[in-house]
Amino acid sequence: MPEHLIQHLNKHIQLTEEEKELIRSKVVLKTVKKKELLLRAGDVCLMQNFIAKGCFRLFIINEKGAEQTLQFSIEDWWITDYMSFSTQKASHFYIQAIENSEVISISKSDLDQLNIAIPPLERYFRIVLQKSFAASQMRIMFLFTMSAEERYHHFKNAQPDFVRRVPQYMLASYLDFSAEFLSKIRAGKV
Amino acid sequence: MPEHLIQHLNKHIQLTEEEKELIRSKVVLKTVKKKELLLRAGDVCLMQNFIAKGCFRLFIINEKGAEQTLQFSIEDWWITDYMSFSTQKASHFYIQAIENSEVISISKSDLDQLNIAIPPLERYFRIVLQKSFAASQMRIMFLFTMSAEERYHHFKNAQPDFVRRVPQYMLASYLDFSAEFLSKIRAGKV
DNA sequence: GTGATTTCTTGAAGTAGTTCAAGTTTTTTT
DNA sequence: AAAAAAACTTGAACTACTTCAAGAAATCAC
Repeated sequence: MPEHLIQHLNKHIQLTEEEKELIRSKVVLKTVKKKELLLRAGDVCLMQNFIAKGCFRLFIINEKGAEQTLQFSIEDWWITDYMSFSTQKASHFYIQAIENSEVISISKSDLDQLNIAIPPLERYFRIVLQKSFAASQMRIMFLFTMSAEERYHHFKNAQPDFVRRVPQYMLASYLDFSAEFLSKIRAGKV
Repeated sequence: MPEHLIQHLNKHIQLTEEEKELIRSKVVLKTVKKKELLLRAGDVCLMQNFIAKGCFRLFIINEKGAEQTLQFSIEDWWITDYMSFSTQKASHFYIQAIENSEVISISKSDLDQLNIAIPPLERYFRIVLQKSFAASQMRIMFLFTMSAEERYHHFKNAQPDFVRRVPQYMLASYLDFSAEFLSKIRAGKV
């Protein structure tokens, strides 16, 4: 139901009943089964996706055929390839459900209209993106300054939910080391 | 002069004369000499900074005392620690001029007021941050999928200006390898 | 509840990059 | 134009992590 998104927005901005109705008229609801893809490399990222329920990851397949996870996202967060979404060019990435999930999606043209019609909505996205970019800067800092083992322990503390919900081999690739090495870290064999 | 910022904004959004005047009344101009700091770790990032002239970097000093550059920025871009700026908590980062530079700065409270008073300005920042976050996602992808040598050649192609204007040891740390290794890559000794 | 699939573990061998130390070149300052 | 400071280079020794291969454990599907 779009109400999940409306309620989420209501926590951050004030919306009139007409504005809510306008948003409801533009969103698309999807049920996505575990392992299903919301986006595949080569396709254009047509939709910005809000996760109403479940868990997703954004990953790339490198030239050796190995998957590298760049981002995890759970309920009340957005997951989209912003590069492909804003330029409407082919994406490098895959977006995949890690659990059975429900998403609320909006196309670029609809979102552009909504942002112009509802300035507080544009404000909401400005703030979300500011936080996302800040988090991304911090992530690069952690990648640069911590060893593999430090990154694992730091992430486990900071995001225990993800560690619970996500297979270890995906977590290892997100932290930029091999699945085997994570296994050894956890066993204390390093 | 604040006109540099106004002209830049004018390329992206339409502003009335009163809106321009409002912006002019809030900005602070600074001349920053090469090597001078705009922000140091432990301080709160009070200002969002637009570079009217020159070149900056954002870096961290790790626990071994080594500097790691996380970001470069030149004319017509912004450089700020968004995490510290939005939370108004102590920063982990330093922001330093790489050349003699001129910046146009706005405090958080002034920027909040401007964003509310001028919806197109908030739109401009939403788009800037969307691009920044997208670029940051791509950067993590490059860090994950390319070797040190590939990262160097890719960056040299994509951003030749930076390679010209920035000392090699800063570039090496931005690409996440040692200055010595970059020297060997350039000499073809690897 | 059994078979099939997916995920996790372990050790041994290998390597992409680091660190250190000393010298050289380039740029800046006066 | 000289002196000082900053930036770059080189080789040798080292190490944090990868890769491979094979087996064990957990989870899923019917």
